[in-house]
Amino acid sequence: MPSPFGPWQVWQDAPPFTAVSLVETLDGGQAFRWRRSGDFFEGRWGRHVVRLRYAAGQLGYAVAEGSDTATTEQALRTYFATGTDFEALTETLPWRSDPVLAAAVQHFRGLRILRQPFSETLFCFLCSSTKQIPQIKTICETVARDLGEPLADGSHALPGWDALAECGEPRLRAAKLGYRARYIHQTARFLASQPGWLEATEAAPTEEARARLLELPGVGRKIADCVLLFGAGRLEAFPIDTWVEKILTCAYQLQGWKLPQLQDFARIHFGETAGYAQQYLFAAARAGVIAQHKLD
DNA sequence: GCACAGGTAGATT
DNA sequence: AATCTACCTGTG
Repeated sequence: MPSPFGPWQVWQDAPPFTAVSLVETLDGGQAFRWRRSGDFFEGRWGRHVVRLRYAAGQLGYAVAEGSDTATTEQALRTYFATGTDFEALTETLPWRSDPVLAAAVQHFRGLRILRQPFSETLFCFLCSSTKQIPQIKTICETVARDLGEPLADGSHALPGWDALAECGEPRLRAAKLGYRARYIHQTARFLASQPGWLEATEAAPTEEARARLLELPGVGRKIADCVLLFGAGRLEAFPIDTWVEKILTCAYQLQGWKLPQLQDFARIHFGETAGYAQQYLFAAARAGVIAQHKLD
């Protein structure tokens, strides 16, 4: 059986990744449908299937046979937010006066915030509570295989909210979603009853969009901010999970601060693109770049 | 067997 | 308004 993928092509004008920051961007918890396979990554979003590899200092890509190359290339540019200059944004972060952030920036230079489909980002992060990244990926694959439309290479897209609204909670439970199945079912029913609600939310100013997301069952502040950051390009959104909370309280000496206070600190200290700083810190904490003893 | 994992919502103080 | 606790399930 021939490879269902076309030839490797050089991605001219690719974002300035390093090998490290490419891996962290694709597989560091922003997105859950990339998997490493040999010397390349294979990923899916919307109806796109793409392979990416870092070779000889250049980024290469290959698209599935039967999918339109020009369409996929445009989707790549959107997905990687090539219109955003993350190198310039890094310079605006306060790393010169912040040794914790400086260590993270040095290790993960080139890290990007993806611009994923809003609807899929909501689904993935509704699956994410108290789950580790490999488990979230497994759930997404199971749900896609069970409920999603077939793609060019025979794999499956994630189901849309219309399909999720139709399928019923037991079917979601079967996909190992556990208590998250009820949240997804209820959210799907809500979205089905409110045509255009998701699109209006994506288009709304950040504070209003966050307030709307918080109306959804199973969406609290952390998940809302993940959806805004990774699915709507709102770089000011600063998701605080257990890792980031630990970094802030321990490495920034903010013991005793509550979540709302930490949100204020992040906005004031990191500024307009605090969410980008968050991703550097999150990556560094997981990688152990921020000394573990400082995080206890 | 049992604690714990990139949370949230509802109950209880 | 702050602080518990239940909620599913895979992993160590």
